Amino acid sequence: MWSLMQAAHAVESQLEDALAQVELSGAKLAALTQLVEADEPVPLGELAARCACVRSNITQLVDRLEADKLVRRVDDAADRRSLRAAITPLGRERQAAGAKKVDEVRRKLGKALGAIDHAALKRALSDLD
Amino acid sequence: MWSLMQAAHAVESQLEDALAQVELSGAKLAALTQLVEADEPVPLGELAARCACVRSNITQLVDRLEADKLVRRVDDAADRRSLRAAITPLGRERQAAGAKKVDEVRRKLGKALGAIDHAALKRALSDLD
DNA sequence: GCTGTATTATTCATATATGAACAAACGTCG
DNA sequence: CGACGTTTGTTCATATATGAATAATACAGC
Repeated sequence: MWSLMQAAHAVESQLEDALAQVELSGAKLAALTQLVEADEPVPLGELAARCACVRSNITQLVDRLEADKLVRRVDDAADRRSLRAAITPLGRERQAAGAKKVDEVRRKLGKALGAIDHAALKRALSDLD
Repeated sequence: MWSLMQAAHAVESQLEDALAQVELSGAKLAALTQLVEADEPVPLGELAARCACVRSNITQLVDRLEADKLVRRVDDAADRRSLRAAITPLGRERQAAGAKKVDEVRRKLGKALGAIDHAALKRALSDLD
């Protein structure tokens, strides 16, 4: 159990370090990636759901992404309560750069992580939920 | 890689939930456990090192532990710069309760996690550092 | 059309974590 | 002894996360 957690934290550190090189964090890249995949402005609540976190977290994350000029808040025509997060061109670039960094880490760690039974992990995961 | 991280987060959630039942968090239990193991007041910097985190984090954590009456700051006779974290009787009780909860989770998850190759994880871990 | 309920995002308080800047105290070397 | 560099803990700014409370808007049912 402890090995599992330590290994995961070590991997996370590597990811954060790699992403820092392109001025991103895991949280920011995750949100940007959702927006790229959606390919249209996403309501903040929806974004929270896709990022598996609470709304207030997305409020703050989008604040920071907006300050970074990677995302814009746009009004929703159909529902005046709702705001949508729209990715900017710079946001797309940054997401691509981040995804590349993540892929590099994945390759770099592939060997070390290769010996871990992927199926066992997935089974454990489904048992845990 | 993603399975590894998801599994680890799921385990962490279970731990945090179990610890919440005895009004503890992972961070608090970790610090208390260090103090119990040391069996004497520990300088805050030393505690930071043993908890593998930075000093300012321990400052805040000890603030909260002190508010919970689980720990006291005591002056160091030999070095007037230094403060030591001393565990209280209540702190010892709480640590024991927390450790028990953790053990229950360990047992409960033992089965699901059993299929994961422990040696492979440790090898991966040493490759990563 | 109103009323009550639900949903949306935000704000606030809190917990955890990092790192930079700081004051106080320590130790060393000349 | 005293100046200087080091160490100790704290403070501050920041990032991430949660959950409760709030305001504005939407919508269902009467």
